[in-house]
Amino acid sequence: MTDARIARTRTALAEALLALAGEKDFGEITIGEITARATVGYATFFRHYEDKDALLADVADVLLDELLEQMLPALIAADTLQASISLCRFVGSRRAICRALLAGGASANIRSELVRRAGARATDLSLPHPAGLTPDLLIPHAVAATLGLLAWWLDQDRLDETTMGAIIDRLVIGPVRSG
Amino acid sequence: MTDARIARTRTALAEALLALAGEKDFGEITIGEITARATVGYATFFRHYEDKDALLADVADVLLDELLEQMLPALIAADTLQASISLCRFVGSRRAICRALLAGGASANIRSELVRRAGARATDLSLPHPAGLTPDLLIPHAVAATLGLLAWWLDQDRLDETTMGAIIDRLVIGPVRSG
Amino acid sequence: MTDARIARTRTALAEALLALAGEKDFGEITIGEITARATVGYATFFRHYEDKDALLADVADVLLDELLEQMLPALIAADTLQASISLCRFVGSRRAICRALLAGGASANIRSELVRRAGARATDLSLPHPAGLTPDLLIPHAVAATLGLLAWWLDQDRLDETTMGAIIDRLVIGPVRSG
Amino acid sequence: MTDARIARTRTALAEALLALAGEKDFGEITIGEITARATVGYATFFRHYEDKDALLADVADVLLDELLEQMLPALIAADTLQASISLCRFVGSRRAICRALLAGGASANIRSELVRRAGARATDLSLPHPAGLTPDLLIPHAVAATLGLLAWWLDQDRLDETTMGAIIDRLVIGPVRSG
DNA sequence: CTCTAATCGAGACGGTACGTCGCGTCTTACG
DNA sequence: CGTAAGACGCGACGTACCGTCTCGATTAGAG
Repeated sequence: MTDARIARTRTALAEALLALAGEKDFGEITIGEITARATVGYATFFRHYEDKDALLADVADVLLDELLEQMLPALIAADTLQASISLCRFVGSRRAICRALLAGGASANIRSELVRRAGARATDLSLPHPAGLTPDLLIPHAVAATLGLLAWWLDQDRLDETTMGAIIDRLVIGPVRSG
Repeated sequence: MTDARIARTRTALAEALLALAGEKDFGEITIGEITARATVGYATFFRHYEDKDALLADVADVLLDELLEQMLPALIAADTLQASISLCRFVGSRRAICRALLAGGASANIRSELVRRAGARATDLSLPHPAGLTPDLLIPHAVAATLGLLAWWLDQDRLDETTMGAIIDRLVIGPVRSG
Repeated sequence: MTDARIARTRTALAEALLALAGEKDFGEITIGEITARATVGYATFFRHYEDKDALLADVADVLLDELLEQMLPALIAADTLQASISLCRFVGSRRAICRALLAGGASANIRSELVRRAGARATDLSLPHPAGLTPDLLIPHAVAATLGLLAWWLDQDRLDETTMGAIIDRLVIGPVRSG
Repeated sequence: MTDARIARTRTALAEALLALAGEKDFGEITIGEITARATVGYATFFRHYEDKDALLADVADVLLDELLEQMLPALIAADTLQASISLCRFVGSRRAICRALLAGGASANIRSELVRRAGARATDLSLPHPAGLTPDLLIPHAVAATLGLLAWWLDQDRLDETTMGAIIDRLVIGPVRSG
């Protein structure tokens, strides 16, 4: 597991996938394309990942957890505006990879995965919610809508992080929190 | 052109697709499966549609336009709450097909198509928006978020149309309109 | 089954296999090579045959049965010499295909198959055999040894059919029959 | 060259091959299977042998020479019957390995190799042969037919060595020698 | 009510990508 | 510091679908 070759191969595959995800739809990316760009044998891919999604999951795994760590506070923190801006700063600091994952061809998969993870942690945090709006509705909505706005932002690259944070807070977080 | 056989075949294909879309992911549906369930020859599919997406587009085309007609008013009407409830009533009256299209395996395709159409009509309507929030951000957000909530609603089948309309108005429309 | 395309494809595959079997060892022949030479799609091969051996079996099937019809009489006929010469004439009249099958790279497979078929028919014919020499020994021996000599003959192409028939009769059939 | 470890590894590989050859076809035996059964590292195989056939050759090398030493006399000795019986005694005394090599999955390779070696020594011995029956025909025939009978014998395990020797002498050696 | 042309079912076909397996080489971590 | 363990490139395999194509066998709808 600590073999240097393994790390090298996986890194190459991950970078190839990210590069391709920025060019075309995730579903249209071929494993052959990935291995070719990574200058790795075709069969080698399957020695590391079961399929394309597994590679994507591996690529996104850490980032998604970090992203979740940034998003959840926005929903429970006292100062939601600051939390939203902080989220945008985090995303902005990893613009390249976030763009590939959230706005690229794999965005649908990434988003649903993040929604899934958020749902899994929904029980942990006690989100104060007004009557009728249950967490199983609010959490997916907040996550999905936030990701949608972030994807738009990363694609546009026009607004600064503070402005974008304010928009997210106003369009998504605020309404969700307004008890 | 008005050959009865053609209409019969297309209807059979459309129903087969809807049925399958309720069972599995759109991407996993095979043209062979569609034709088999429609009891139609395999090659016959291609006499009517170029590929799977073309059939989906045909199936959704009318509904999507109607849906758009229902959604846009909510964004510009004076009484947004009534418009939202009206939208939910419309969706509820076509629960089966809306569920298949919005919450089923083809939802990703359907949603992006609807966002695209809404964007194309964004110039038509003069949405009053506060400074900084341009229509090219608000429209996609409003449409995507609304569809997300509707999909959740159709899946849950717990809330009535009035309640759901209120939620949409509160979480999406209201914030978008609040000047 | 009576589709003209099917017959054309199978013929093409059979001829390609025969051509290749004359050039290299059967085990080294690739299905890709066969389909390439037959100008047939790779996957098409598997629509007709489970694997290489199935194609070989199909190619050899009729010939093997005919060959068996020629060999068995030699073992039971009164005039074994004439029967042996007749066998050589038959083989000589189909020199090309017999050479490919018996002396080519697939010979091992073909021989064992023919021995198998002969064994299956051993019960049918009541071969008069001396005590101790049971048919389950004599038949495989006679068939295998005869095929060995025929393969040598086809490779050499020096002796005429009458001479070769005499040799087979003397080295194999005679000893087997001498009760 | 006389490293004890080397000898141990080669012995292990040889025994593993023999064991496997008794179970399945030689062509279906995997190098990975051999090394696994020999409890030897996969790459270690290639430090000793170029490929599977090389190992087989090494395993069979000595035995094949001994076998040849036993067979050739039968063809030139005065008392062919005694020589044949002697051959069977030799084979019977090494029943296990001979069974694996001659009747097992590698039999085709072994037989052709033995025929090859016999042919190489055909010039050495001056086989008295009747006109028309040249040694380049008689030797391969005699060797191949004898091996065929031996394989059958080893598989059946019914007849004693004397009886079997008589059969070989009668069906193969006698006819070959009969001037 | 027929005739003619469009539509249909059936399914073979070439092709592309998949995921697997085994070979033989080459690297690496470990004893 | 040598060796087992095993990662790797390669190439063949066999499978699944796609989209194209040809074949007859219906079956509409115009005359």
